[in-house]
Amino acid sequence: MFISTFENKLDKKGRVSVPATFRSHLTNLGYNGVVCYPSFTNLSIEFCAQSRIEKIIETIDNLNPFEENRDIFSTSILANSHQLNFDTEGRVTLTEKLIEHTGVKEKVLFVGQGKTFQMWEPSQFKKFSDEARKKAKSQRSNLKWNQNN
Amino acid sequence: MFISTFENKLDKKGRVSVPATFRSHLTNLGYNGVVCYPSFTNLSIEFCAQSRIEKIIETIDNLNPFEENRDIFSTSILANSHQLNFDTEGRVTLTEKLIEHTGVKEKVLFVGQGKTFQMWEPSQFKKFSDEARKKAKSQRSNLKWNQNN
DNA sequence: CATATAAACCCATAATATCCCATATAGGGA
DNA sequence: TCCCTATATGGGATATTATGGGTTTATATG
Repeated sequence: MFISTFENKLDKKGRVSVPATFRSHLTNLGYNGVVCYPSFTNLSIEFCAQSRIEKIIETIDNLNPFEENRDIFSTSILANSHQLNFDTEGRVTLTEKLIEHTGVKEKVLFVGQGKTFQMWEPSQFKKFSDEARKKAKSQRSNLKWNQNN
Repeated sequence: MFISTFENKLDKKGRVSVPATFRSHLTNLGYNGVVCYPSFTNLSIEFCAQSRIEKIIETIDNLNPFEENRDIFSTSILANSHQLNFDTEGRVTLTEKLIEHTGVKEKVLFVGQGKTFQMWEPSQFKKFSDEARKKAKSQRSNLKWNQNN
């Protein structure tokens, strides 16, 4: 599980340390890297374990081969996904596209989201989270959950 | 699995490097090459492991002999399929038909699609992908997958 | 068979990614 | 408090990848 937030530094080779707790969760699952893709809805990059992407692939693969959605989803998700492997120090190197999408410069914010985590340019995340907090306040009662939580 | 996109160069002998990550997935499956055929819905070439084509052949073979789809599939896919082997540097040489179908000139874009990948002329892919992204946004909720994601 | 044509092999190089080691920093425990 | 360990960071060394082009081998065709 990925929780908490960490701010790390992007070096001039484009590398950044993945927070140790996030990394250890992924290595426990048997992966020496992580899969990521630009968010559809905001300026973050979404990170998840390879198994999650594999499930998405299965789902897409089970669609009718000539269904239009098939191409739409695989192109918009899989084509923009990247497999980033950890180096011996637990860092990943970000591609130009990932840097562009988030606008990160020197500081990189990692934000735990349970089964996934995100990467943000710190000030962009602040904007986003202030906004989210406002919305949560007004809609608190709408968050329902089932009995066995 | 095939994810991400890579832009490589077609040399004057008609060779192009298959992205290393795609190649290593195929060699892991025991293949020193890849099977491809022109898409019949767009301007890309579809690439997949030999095992996938074998599965398609099975499927076609199980169709009713008088089913119209039988001829359609076998003619449009199998007749136009090519086995392309990697040279010692991991390149394949494209046939004239493959080049024609895509319209590639100097740059070749490889696009991961999970269990397959595609080859595009870069500007054609951009057109296609812009369109796909628009549609994905409006139909995101239609992609359903099972509980344990 | 001989030859034209295309395919595969081999080597060289530049760019990039990865490894490896060195240092800094913070937190925990004796 | 002080040391030990884990983590984060910086940068040189090494390996991998993509690309170009010459040479050899295979294939087809008359």
